[in-house]
Amino acid sequence: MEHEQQCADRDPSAKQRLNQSQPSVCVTSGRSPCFAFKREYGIVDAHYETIDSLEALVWLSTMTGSKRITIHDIARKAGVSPSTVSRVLNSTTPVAEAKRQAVTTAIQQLDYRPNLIAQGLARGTSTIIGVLTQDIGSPFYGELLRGIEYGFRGSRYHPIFADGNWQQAEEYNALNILRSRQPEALIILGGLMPDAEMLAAAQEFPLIIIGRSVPSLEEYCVLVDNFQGAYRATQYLIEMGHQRIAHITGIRSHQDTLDRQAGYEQALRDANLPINPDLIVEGTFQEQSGLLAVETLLMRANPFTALFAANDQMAYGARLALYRRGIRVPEDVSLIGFDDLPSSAYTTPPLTTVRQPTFEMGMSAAKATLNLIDQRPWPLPQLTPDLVIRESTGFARR
Amino acid sequence: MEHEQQCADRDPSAKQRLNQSQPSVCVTSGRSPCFAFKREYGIVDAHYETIDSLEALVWLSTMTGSKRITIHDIARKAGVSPSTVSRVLNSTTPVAEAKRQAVTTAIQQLDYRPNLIAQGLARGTSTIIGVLTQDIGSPFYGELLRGIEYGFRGSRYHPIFADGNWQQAEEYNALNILRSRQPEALIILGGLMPDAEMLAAAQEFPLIIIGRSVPSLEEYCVLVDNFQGAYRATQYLIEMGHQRIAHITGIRSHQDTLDRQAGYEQALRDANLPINPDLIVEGTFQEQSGLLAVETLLMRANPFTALFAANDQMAYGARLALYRRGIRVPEDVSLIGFDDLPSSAYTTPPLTTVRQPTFEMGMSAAKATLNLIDQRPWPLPQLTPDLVIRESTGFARR
DNA sequence: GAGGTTTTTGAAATCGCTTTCAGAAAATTA
DNA sequence: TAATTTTCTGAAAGCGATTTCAAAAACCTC
Repeated sequence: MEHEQQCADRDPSAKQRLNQSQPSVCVTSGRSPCFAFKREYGIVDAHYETIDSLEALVWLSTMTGSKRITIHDIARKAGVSPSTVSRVLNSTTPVAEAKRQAVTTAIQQLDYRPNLIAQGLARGTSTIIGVLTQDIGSPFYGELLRGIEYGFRGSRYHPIFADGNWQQAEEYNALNILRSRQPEALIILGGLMPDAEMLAAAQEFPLIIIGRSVPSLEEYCVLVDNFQGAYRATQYLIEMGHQRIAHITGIRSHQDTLDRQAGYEQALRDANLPINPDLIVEGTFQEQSGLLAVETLLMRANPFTALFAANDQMAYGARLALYRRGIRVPEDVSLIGFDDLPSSAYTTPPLTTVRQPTFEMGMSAAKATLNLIDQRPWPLPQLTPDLVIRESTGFARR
Repeated sequence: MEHEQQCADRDPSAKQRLNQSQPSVCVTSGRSPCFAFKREYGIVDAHYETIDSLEALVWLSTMTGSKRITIHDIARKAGVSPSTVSRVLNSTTPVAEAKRQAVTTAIQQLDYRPNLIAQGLARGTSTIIGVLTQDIGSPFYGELLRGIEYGFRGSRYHPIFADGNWQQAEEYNALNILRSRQPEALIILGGLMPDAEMLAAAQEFPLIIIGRSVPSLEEYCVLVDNFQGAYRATQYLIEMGHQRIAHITGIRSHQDTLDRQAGYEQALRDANLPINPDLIVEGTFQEQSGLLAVETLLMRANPFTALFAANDQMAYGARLALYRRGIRVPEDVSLIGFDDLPSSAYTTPPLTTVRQPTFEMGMSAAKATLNLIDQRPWPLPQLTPDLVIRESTGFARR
C-alpha cells in the first residue's frame, strides 16, 4: 500500500483513478511496478474501462515485463513438468526430442531467462566471486580488476567488488558485505587485514590473495617479487653510474613498501654504497606525496642524481616537483618508478619503471580461483617484475 | 558423488578411508565441502575411528564452517520459531523482549548472517544494482565507479559490474549477464547500444544513464554538457590569443566526440575564426592516438599554436609527441584536455583541462537509482564542466 | 507377447528466508 | 471474572529453481 501511496503522490489524478476501482494495479507482483506503472499509465488508461481488473493486471505486466516468467510458465506452455524444463535447461538428463523442442521454443517465445537467485538457492551455489579491493579507481587496481574481469569471462562466475578504501574497519565491513552474498570464493587484493583474518577467511572460502604474501597461505598468493624489482631498479641506476640515489617509500604499514625499500638498500649494500637516511623519504603512494618528498629531499640539501619512487604515481609527483625547480630529467636526475601504469609510457619523458604484470596477475588470480572451486590444481604463474627502461633515466653526470 | 570422486582423486588414501564407511563426509551440505575437506582432513582423521558418522559430520562442518547456519538453527537455539527469528531480524513485527534477547544472543553466538540469496528469493528483491561499464580500468571510468561505489555505501544495495569493452556485442552480453542476476535497477555508462535498446531496458528496470543523453529518457541521464565544455576550452584558447587551434577528436561513433567537436567549432565560428579541417584529426580517446595525431598534424605542415584534445589521455599522448619534437608546452603550443583525470594535475606541465565531476556523477547516479527504486523523486544535479586552468596553456606567441 | 531393461518423466521435497493467517497469550475493559 | 481487544507467535505456504525417487514408457530379448 505504501507503494501505491507514493506512486500516486507523483500524479494526483492517477491516484483518483486508482482509488476508484483498481487499487491493486500498482501493487502487482514483481519488481518496482510503480516505476513501470508511472511510465505506462497513459497507455493502460486508454483501455481502462473496457477490461476487467485481472486482465488489466496481466496485460499491464506483459507490457511492462514486470511479471517475471518462471520455469512453470515454460512448463505449462510446453506441456511438460517443470522438472523436464530444468532438465533441458541444464542437460542433466536426456529428454525426448519432441519435448525438448517444445521446451526450447517456449523458452524462446517467452524470452525466458532462469532466475539466478532461485538457482543459487536450489543449487547452493551463488556463482559469485567476492573481490575485496582497496581502491577501485586507482590506475593500478583498475588494471587488476580488468584482469580479474577478463579471467572470469565465459565462466559462469561473476565477480562482485567491495572496497576497503585502505582502512581496516571498512575492509572488515566490505568482507562482511561480500560474505552475505554467499560468494563461492574470495579474491583479496592486498589490504591491511591481519594475517590471522586471512587464514580465517581461507577456512571459510577458497581464497586467492593478490599482492601480498600470507604465511602458510603462500600457495594461494599471486604476487610479484617486490624486493627483486626494487633491487633491479636500484642496480640499474648504479650501473648507470649513480651513487647518490634517493628513495621515496610507500606507506610504512604496507609490506610492499618494506620489501621495495629492502631491495633498494640491498642493491646499495651490494655495490658498497652507503645507505643514507637523508635520501629516504616516506610517501603515501600518491602523486602529491611524491611531489612533497622531492621538496623535502631538496630541502635537506643532500644532493642526489637519481631517484627511485616506490610507485609510478609518486614518480609522477616527483617529476613535477623537479620540473618546477628546473631540474631536468634525466639530464640532472634520473627517475625510476614501480608498477608501470598504462600512462607511464606517455609521461614526459616516458618513465623508466619496474613493470608489474598487473593485468596478468588479475587474470591468473581469476583462473586460479576457478580451479580452486572445481578442486583442480591451481597453478599460479611465476611472475617476475621487469625493468622497463624508457627515457627518464640516464647516465649520472660525472 | 562427483565431488567425492574428485576430492578423493587428490588423495588416494583418503579415498580408501572414505569408501570404508563414511562415504558421505565429503558430500555434506554447504559449499565446496571438498575444499575444506582437503585442508582439514588431517585433523578429522586423527579422531576418525572414535566418533560416529554423524558426529564426525557435524564436527567437521563446525571446524570448517562449511555447514552454513540458518535461521532454523537460531530458532532452535533460541527456542522460538523461525518466523520469530525473521521478525527480530527485520523488526517487522514486535517480539516479546525475552525472546528477542534469546534470538539476538543466539545470533551472536553462532555468528549468524542471513543468506542474502534466500532473502532475495523470498522477498523478490535482489538488492543488486547492475552497472554496465565500458572499460573498468580506465582512469575515467575508475573515478566513476568510485563514485557509484560510494553512493551505494550504507544502502542495502550493492552494485555489480559487467563490462562491454566498447563493443556492442559484448555490451549486449554484459547486459544479459546483469539481467540474469535480477538487478533491481540498472546504471548504464555510455556505451554503443542503440537508443531503442536503452528504452527497452528502461521498460524493464529503473534505469539511470551516465554520460549519454537518450531521447525521451533525458530525466534519467546524468551528464555534463560536452558542447559547452569544449566551447569554453576553445574560447579560452582564443582569449589567450590563439588563432590556429588544432583539435584531436575522439571516436566518431561516440556522441561525446561529436558534441565536443561541435563546441570547438562553434567557439571558432563565434570568434570569426575559420574551421580548418587540416587542423582536425580523429583519435581513439587513448594516449597513443594523441601522439599519432600530433605527428599527423605536424606532417600536414599547417602550423598551430594551440591544441585541444577531446580527452586527457589523448592530451598526454600529444604532449609526448610535442616533447619528442622539441616543441615546448606552453611556450610554443598550448595544450588543453578534457576530463581532468586525477593525474592531470601532475603532468609536466600540469594540464589545463575541462573538468568533469566524474566522482560526483557516479555518486549522484547511485543516489538517483536509490530514489528511483523507492519511488521517490530522483533529482539529478545540474553538472557543469569547469575549465581548470593549469600550466599547459599560455598566451599565443605573437 | 511375457518378462526384463533402460529411458524418460512428473510429483514432491528442498534450498533459507519471508509473510500471511489464525490461534494463543496478554492486556484491557466492563 | 467474563468479555473484548490487542499483541505475539508458530504453522504453513510461498519465492523459483534443482534433484531425488519412483512410476510410466519405450525398448529388448527370447
